Amino acid sequence: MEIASVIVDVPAKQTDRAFDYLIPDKWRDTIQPGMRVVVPFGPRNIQGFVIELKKESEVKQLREIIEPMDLEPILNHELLALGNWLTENTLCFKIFAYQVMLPAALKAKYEKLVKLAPGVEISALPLSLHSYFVKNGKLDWQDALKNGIVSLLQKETAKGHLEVQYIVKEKVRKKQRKYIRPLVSQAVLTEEMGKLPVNAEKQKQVISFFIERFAPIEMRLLVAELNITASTVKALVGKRILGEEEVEVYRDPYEHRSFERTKPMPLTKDQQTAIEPILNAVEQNLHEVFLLYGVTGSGKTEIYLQSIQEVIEKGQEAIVLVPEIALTPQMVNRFKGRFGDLVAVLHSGLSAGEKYDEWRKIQRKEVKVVVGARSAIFAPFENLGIIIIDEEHETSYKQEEMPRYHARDVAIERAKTYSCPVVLGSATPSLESFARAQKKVYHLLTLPTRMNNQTLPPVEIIDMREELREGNRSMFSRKLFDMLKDRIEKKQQTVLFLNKRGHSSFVMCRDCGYVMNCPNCDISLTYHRVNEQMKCHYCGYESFVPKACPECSSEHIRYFGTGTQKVEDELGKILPEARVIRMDVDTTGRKGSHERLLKDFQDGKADILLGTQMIAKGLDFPNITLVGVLSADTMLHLPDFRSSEKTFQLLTQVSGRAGRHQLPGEVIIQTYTPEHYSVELAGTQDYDLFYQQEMLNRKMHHYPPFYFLSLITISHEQLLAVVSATEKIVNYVQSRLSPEAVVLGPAASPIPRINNRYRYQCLIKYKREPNLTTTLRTILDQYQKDTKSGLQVSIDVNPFILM
DNA sequence: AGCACGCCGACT
DNA sequence: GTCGGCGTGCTC
Repeated sequence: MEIASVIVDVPAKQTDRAFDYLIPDKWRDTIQPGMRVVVPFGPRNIQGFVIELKKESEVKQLREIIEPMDLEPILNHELLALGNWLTENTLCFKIFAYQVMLPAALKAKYEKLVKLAPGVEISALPLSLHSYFVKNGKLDWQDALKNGIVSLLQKETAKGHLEVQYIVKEKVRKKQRKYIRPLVSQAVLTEEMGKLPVNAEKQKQVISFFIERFAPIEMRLLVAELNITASTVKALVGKRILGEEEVEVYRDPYEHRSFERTKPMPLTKDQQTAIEPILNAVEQNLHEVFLLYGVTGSGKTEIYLQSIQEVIEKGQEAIVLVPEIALTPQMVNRFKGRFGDLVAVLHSGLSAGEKYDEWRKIQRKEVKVVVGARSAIFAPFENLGIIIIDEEHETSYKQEEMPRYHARDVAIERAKTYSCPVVLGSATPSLESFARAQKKVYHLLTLPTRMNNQTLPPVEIIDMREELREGNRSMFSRKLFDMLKDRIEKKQQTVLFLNKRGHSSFVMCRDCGYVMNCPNCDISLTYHRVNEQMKCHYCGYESFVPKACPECSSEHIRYFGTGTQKVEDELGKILPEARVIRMDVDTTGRKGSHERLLKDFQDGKADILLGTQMIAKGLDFPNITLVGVLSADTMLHLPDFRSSEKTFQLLTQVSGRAGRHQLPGEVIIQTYTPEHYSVELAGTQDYDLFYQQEMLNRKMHHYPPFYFLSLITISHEQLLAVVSATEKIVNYVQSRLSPEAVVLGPAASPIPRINNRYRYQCLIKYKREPNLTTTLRTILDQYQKDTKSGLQVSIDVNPFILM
């Protein structure tokens, strides 16, 4: 095997295939499929993934691999195959499929520089260039561009005085710590100490330290301990009395934390019934998908933990997926508490280096369990025994950039390979999953009651239109206000939830109704209070807030969209005695602040926790007896067929935060549309009825789970070009599919223009279309090939956002 | 995606 | 005649 097929790190249609390279003799036994390599590609050097080895190639003039970037494959056989599967199913470039499986730290960094050719003196260059090369004979290309000397450099390169160098680098280095250890025996140490000059006080100190404590020690500890500098130690190293060595260490994000070990808890009867089929599948290595449907507080996590216990005892591994916002310290504690050092955690709060280190623990099989957000589904385990997806209905499991995969689909694909079970857990399952459970595609397991048999808290729905009619113009209903006061008096805690999503704060003129729009995108600008600016979330356009309306010069400018900050201000006015903790992107930006704010709330340092999405999940504090939802319907009117489902899920989720312990809880939901079934049924916490209602809706409008969706979005600078291209695509799709399929379009996207590009779309609804993937592939091939038409086509199979 | 190559207009 | 503008096509 002397030839390697390589997928190169160039995300483009034309390079989306394997390129063959000769393996130099010295690497012939080293290079294997799944390794990253540096290869020459045109004039540059870039990173690539070896996907297979072979004896022959159709290409005659092969170039040689420059060097391997790994000592061992970082993608095993299964993951390489999974990459192919991803490519085919999400229609993405191969390179994206492989990159998504690895921590960002392993993505290549490229450097281009110019240096003196070997044997060439700096005097050979024109005088004006000397200053750039005096330092080390090298010049970064970026600096050359800045100084406008590129053409000069090119001339010298042509003459052979200079050469261009392309370097492939790793983004993050492995963390190394320097250790110092004695190289000679204690007796020799004593002897050497005597030989030292009288004034070498510090060196003597170091030697006597090692005589006393004859063991390696980390350099920084040694330096701190003896109050010396590294140079003292260096001197002894130079005399070969001491030796230094670099030891690779992990950045441990949980280094200074101890976890209280927990034991398996006795299961309730319901839990017992639910866990049995899972354990059975684990024992017998059966691939089966379970839908664990259990109300909030019914003890799903204990079922996960005990199933994993079984898997570990069998010598296998487990992946647990949790939505990013639910990956709270509380959640991590439960897993670390039960399995200790066998757990790796992967979430966005970690630095790139920390993520890389957690990932390496998995790869080296030092851990048995991974708890993480979406991308943790690619954890490089090789003996998977179970995959658990908590809060299965969460939309964050779908990635919205390439590769546009859904973690649930990847989980099932991997579980098939390993012949192991998948457990999908939720109190409010997605309609898709529940429908599959009804059709016996998934195995339904139910936990109908909360543990300790607490009842779900009573929910009251307040009609805010009524409040308005009766003269209450504040954002708090009278009832909620009274109850807030009551809880403060009783020294109990309240969670106030504000759903801001889809309701950006925009600025409108109250006289003429003028709304500030982005000049490049057909979307209103969002008001940012921090620097008093208007920003476009799609292209980054910024402008100042106008003092007067640009249209009618009126000064009655109003800020719409209630933000958490505004609620906090209002609370300060009407309930000045209340201590409030606000949690949103602004207050939790810094590392660890999320955790700290929750800790403060838990310790009773505040009466009210006010926040967005991020407080809807996982909060479990005994003193919370009131949950208030300020406006339930902010996302009900979005152009999204899932908006009812999302509203119901969110309201149910939030309600579950109250009264989880001894004290009974209450929930207040404020809304402008109390008659909507998703609000009403969230009030009675009746998932089954909601499911039936929503299924009727979906059936009527040909939406999932009755139909699959695929969305093609086409964009171009000219409106006419997009419309005609979309028309062509719609016709083509229609001609290739069965009459059963519904092909909608051309229609303008919900955001009809982004960054001065018009956007049109074609939505396909279908049940079974074996031709569809090839059809979509053909379209992509067609349009990605010719870049000169200026048309951009992107395809989302099973889209979650129709924009 | 880069980058070279190549073909045209504006200069020393 | 040469420099440098950007359109076209290739990268094992």
